[in-house]
Amino acid sequence: MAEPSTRTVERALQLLGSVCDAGSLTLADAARGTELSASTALRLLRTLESSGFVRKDQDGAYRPGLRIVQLGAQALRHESIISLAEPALERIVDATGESAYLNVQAHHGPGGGHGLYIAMREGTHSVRHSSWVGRTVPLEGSASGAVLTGKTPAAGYVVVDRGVESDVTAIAAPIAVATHAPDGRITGTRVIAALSVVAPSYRIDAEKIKAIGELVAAEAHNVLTADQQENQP
Amino acid sequence: MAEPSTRTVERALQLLGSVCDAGSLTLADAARGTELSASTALRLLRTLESSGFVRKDQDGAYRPGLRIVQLGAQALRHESIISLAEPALERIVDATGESAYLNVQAHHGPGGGHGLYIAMREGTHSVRHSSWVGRTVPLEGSASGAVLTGKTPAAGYVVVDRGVESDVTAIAAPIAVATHAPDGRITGTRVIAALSVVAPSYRIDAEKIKAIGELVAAEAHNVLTADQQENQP
DNA sequence: GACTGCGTTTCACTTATTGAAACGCGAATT
DNA sequence: AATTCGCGTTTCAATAAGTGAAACGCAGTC
Repeated sequence: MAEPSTRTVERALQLLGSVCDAGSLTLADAARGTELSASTALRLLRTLESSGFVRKDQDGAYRPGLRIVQLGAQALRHESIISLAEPALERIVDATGESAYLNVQAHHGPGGGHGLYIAMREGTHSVRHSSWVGRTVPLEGSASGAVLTGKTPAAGYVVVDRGVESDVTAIAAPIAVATHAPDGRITGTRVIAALSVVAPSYRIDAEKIKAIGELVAAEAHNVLTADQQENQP
Repeated sequence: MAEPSTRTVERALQLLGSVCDAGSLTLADAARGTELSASTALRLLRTLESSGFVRKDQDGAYRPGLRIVQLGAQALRHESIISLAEPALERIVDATGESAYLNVQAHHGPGGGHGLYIAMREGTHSVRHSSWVGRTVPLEGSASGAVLTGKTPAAGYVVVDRGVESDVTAIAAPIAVATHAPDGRITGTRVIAALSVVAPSYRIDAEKIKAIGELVAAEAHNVLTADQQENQP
């Protein structure tokens, strides 16, 4: 059973994704973007609309609907990893003044893996890196991406200077859980999230990088050690 | 054309909603909750899963997926009304110390209308009302609900003491846009959102209510007056 | 006035969805 | 141990449901 999924639903979800990615999309554009016939796209968008997942603005263009906002916010609240990591984010910002983030590996869409920001805390410097929850970054070439794909070196943290974004240096460390065999033996660890700091490159030197790296690694390690509850990536 | 929507997609979205509402749902429960046969629910959930909208945790239960988080966060960012209203929320909190919210009317689901929190700012008092973005409240019996359904009295704000929530008093005022006829004449106003303050009832008296009400009404009125751009409910 | 592109509706084709039934499994019950 | 129960899963024939080409009206544009 390779693909026992329902084509109609897949198409509708694809359409929904397109609308949310674009922010605002006309029917013809949506149809082109998903390679659907106009009539099919119209029918599916109408269904999405009647459920509140998209809406039409006064120009007739489709936009993300409030249902998406609601479900997304609900889903975020249920992510236990976020509440566990928030104190760490706060401590990191307090100690460094730089913006701190929590990333997980996003669903494997086409075009390679991506990381997803699911929590953040802005730095206190007036010049600071600023991203947002819901943003995705390629795993390839980013510090958090390296960490999420298990490429953390022995030092315990990854540094990427001017990787996917220019002028900034990212420092990331893994939050990992132990994996168990059916009989209970520990078989290894699996990275479920990355804690990272992103700072303007001009502001930090090798010494600062080392200090931040060790801090982030220590905080990342402590996120799950104190209170080991149910948590999934 | 009463309902030219696709049943399959409707069912899938319903399933998605169930999973997000419950936070965690077993296949059998999801099937029961949506009155679908187990095989159909399984097929649809698999499709949702392969698109990242839901995921299975290690117990085999379905949970909201990261795609939902991502799209929801994206959608929130595109809500221009939020960025326009945020300064107002901040000023209200600074002036009153109480939590301030921005609500819109959620998609009309079954069971009457609901309001949806799309932005908030927590108060500064140690005892304060605290809700969250994504939460819904019934329009019936709430201050913001009255405002959103156009029932704002001449005073410009609505006060509800111990309405849907006990021990708190809610004060809400409408953010409205002018509606135009095709020829450009103004035909009336339409409420697109509500600005509200929710405070513990014991802390505020008639005098304070009046002060807050006038402040909220003034701020709500100013949200769209200074900078009139594209904005839809 | 001809043309282009959009949103929309219609309709015959047939594909893709459907749900009952059956299966294996583990847990709770006898 | 044997039994029952409910869950997740697979299979499969019936047909309900989704599909897309075509045609339409409409607004701009050339």
